[in-house]
Amino acid sequence: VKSRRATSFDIAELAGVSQSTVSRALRNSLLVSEDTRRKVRAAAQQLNYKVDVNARNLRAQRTNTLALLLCADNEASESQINPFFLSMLGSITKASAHHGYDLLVSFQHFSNDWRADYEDSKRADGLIFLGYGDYTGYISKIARLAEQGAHFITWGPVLKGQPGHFLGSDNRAGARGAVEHLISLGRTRIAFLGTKSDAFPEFKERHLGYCEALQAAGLLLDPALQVDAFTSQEHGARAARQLLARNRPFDALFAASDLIAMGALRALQEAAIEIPQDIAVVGFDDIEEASRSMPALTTVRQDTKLAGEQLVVRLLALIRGEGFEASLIPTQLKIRKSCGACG
Amino acid sequence: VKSRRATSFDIAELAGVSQSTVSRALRNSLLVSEDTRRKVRAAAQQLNYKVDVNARNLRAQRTNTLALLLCADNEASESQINPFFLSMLGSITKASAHHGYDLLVSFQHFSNDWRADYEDSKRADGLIFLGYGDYTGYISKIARLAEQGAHFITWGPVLKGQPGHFLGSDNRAGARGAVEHLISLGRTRIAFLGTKSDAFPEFKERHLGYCEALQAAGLLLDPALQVDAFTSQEHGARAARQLLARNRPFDALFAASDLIAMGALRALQEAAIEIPQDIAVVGFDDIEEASRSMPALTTVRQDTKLAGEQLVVRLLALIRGEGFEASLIPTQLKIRKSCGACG
DNA sequence: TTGTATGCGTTATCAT
DNA sequence: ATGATAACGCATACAA
Repeated sequence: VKSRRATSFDIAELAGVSQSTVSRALRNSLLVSEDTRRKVRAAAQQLNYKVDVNARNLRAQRTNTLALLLCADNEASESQINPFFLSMLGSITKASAHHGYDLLVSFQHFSNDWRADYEDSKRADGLIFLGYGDYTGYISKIARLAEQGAHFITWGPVLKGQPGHFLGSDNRAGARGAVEHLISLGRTRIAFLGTKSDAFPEFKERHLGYCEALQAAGLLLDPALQVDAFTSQEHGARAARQLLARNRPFDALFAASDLIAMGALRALQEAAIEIPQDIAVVGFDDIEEASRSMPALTTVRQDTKLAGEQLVVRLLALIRGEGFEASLIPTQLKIRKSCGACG
Repeated sequence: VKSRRATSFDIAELAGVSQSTVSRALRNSLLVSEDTRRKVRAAAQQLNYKVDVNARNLRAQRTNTLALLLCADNEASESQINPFFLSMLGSITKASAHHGYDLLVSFQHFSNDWRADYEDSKRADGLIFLGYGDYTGYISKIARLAEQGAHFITWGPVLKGQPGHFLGSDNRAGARGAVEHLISLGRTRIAFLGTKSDAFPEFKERHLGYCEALQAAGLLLDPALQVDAFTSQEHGARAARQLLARNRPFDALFAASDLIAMGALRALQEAAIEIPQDIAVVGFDDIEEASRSMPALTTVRQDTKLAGEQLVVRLLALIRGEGFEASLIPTQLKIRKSCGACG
C-alpha cells in the first residue's frame, strides 16, 4: 500500500526549516543559503517528494501547460489523420517539453462541440491550433477567442487582417519554386491538383504560387488543368482520373499536398502512364511516405521541426505578453525521382 | 482587456445562493432543486464562468487527466515515430476525451531522464505507456512504478509474471494465422524478418506464432530464413538484402511489422524479384501505408481503435481500484495483393 | 434542500 | 536568510 504523499510540510519537518523555506529552496530561489538548500533537497529526495502541480497552479495562477487542439474532421479522410499534422504533433510535443511545458492534446470535432476553453478553465496557459485547413467556420470562432484575449496561435495561412496569430510555411514561394523547377526541366503543360477555394487559404496560396511561376515563364494558364482535391489519397486519385478524362494534354502535375500527389501517382500508374517520363509529379509537405513512394516523390518540404519549435516559442512569448510579428517559415524543394530531374 | 475571471462566489452572489450550492448545482448533484440549478446555470453562463480545474483538482485530489508516455527512442528510426503508435495515439486521444478525461502527451527519452512522475505530481490520475518494444531497460522501471502503487497500463506483450498491467494484441495467434495462410497458398519456404530476442517480446511472440504454424504443417523450420530487424523500413530493407545474400531459397516472407515488410518489399523489388509471384510478403500492424504500397500489403491488422478504447477503459478501472484481468485483443488478417491470394 | 465552515498544498507577502 | 501567515477557488462534512 502506498503511504501518504509527502508535502512540503513533511520536508520542512525533516529538514528542520520552515515550509516556506522549503518552497523557496526547491524553486532555486537565491534567497536561501546553499546549506539549507542542500538539506531540503536531501529531505525531498528521501521522502520522494513531488510538488503538487494543482496546488502550485492554483496559487501561481499558471499551469506550465500548453494545449494542442487538432482538428479531427477534415473534409477529406474521416478515419486517418494527415501524416503531416502527425509530424507537427511530434515536433510540438518535443518543443513543448523542451521548454518545460506539459502538453495536452485534444482532437476537436469541429462541427459539434468546440472545446477551446482550456485557458478559461486554467488547464493550459495557451493554445495551439493545428489542422484547420477549412477556414470558413474556423475563423469566426477564432475571432471570438481573440476578442476574449485568449493566448493562442494557429498553424495556417499568414494573411492580412486575420484575427489572432498565425504561423505557417511560405506556401506561395514553395509552390512557385516547385513549378519553376518543373518548367526548368522543360515541362510546359503543368496541372494543379487541389482546391483553390477561399475556404482553404493554404491551398489557395499554393495555387497562386503555381500561377505566378507559369506566368513568369510566359506559359499558358489553362483552367482545364486544375482539379479540386482535398488532402487524401482518395481525392488525389479521383482528381487525377478526372484530369485524364478531360483529354487535355499535360506533361507535369503539381499537387497541393503529398497525399494528393501519391493518390495521383497511383491513378496515373494504373492508367499505364510512366512517371516521370510521361508526366512529372511534384507534391507538397514532404511527409515520410513521400520518400518511399514508387517513384520517390519530389516535393516541397515543410520544416515541421522548426515549425513546432516556433509555434511553441511564439506562443510562450504571447503568454508573457510580448508582441507578435508575422513571419513565414521557408520551405525547401526536395528533388527526387518523380519529377525526372534525377535517376 | 479581459475582466477578472468569475469564481463560484460570483455565481453565488448573482444567483442568490451559497457558494456550495453553486458547486453542487454545476456538478449536477441530485441534492439541488431544479429551480436553483437553473438559476445557477444562468448566472454561470452570464458570467462566462468556467471551473478552475486546479482548484477542483487540488480539493478533489484527482485530475481528470491521463498521461500518455510515448517512447521516443526506438533502436530503429530516430526521427520518425512508428505510424502504428501514431494511430494508437489517435485512438487513445479519442477514447480519453470520450470518457471525459484530458490527455497529456509526452515523448520519453528513455535513456536520459525518464519522467514518469505525472501521477506523483498529481498531473494525471493514471499513465499509459506506449512504444516500449525494447523491454529490457523498461521492465525494471515499470516494476518500481508498480511497487509504488502507481496506476498505469502498458501497451505491449501480455506475459506471465510481469509487474504492472499489460494489454496487447494476440501477437502469436495473429502471426500463426498469417503464416498458415501463406502455407495454404502453397508456400513452403517462409522467411521471418524481425528480431526474436527476449528483449522484444512482441516480436518474439510473432516469431513463436510463425514457428507454430510451420510445425503444425510439418514444414522445416530453417534458422537461415530468419533475419533480425527492428521496426523501420531501413532495417527491413537491410534484412531482406541479408536474406538474399544467404542464397537460401524461399518463396514467402513474413515480417514482424509493416515497416519491415515495406522495406523488404522495396529491397526485393530492387533485386528484380516479383511480388507476389516469386515471393509472397505478409506484414504485421496494418498501418495506413500498408494498403497503399505497391503491391498492397497483406498484413495482420491490429485493432488500434479497440486497443485505445480498452487501454483507457481499463486504466480508468485501475484508478477506481478495480481489478485487472489480462486479456488479448484479437487481430485480423487483411488479405491484399502481396501474398498472392488475390489480384 | 440549502448554508456554514474547513482544508486541499502551494506560493507570495509580510515581517523578523 | 528565514519564519509566520494569508490567499488561490473549489468540494466536502456537517449542521440546519
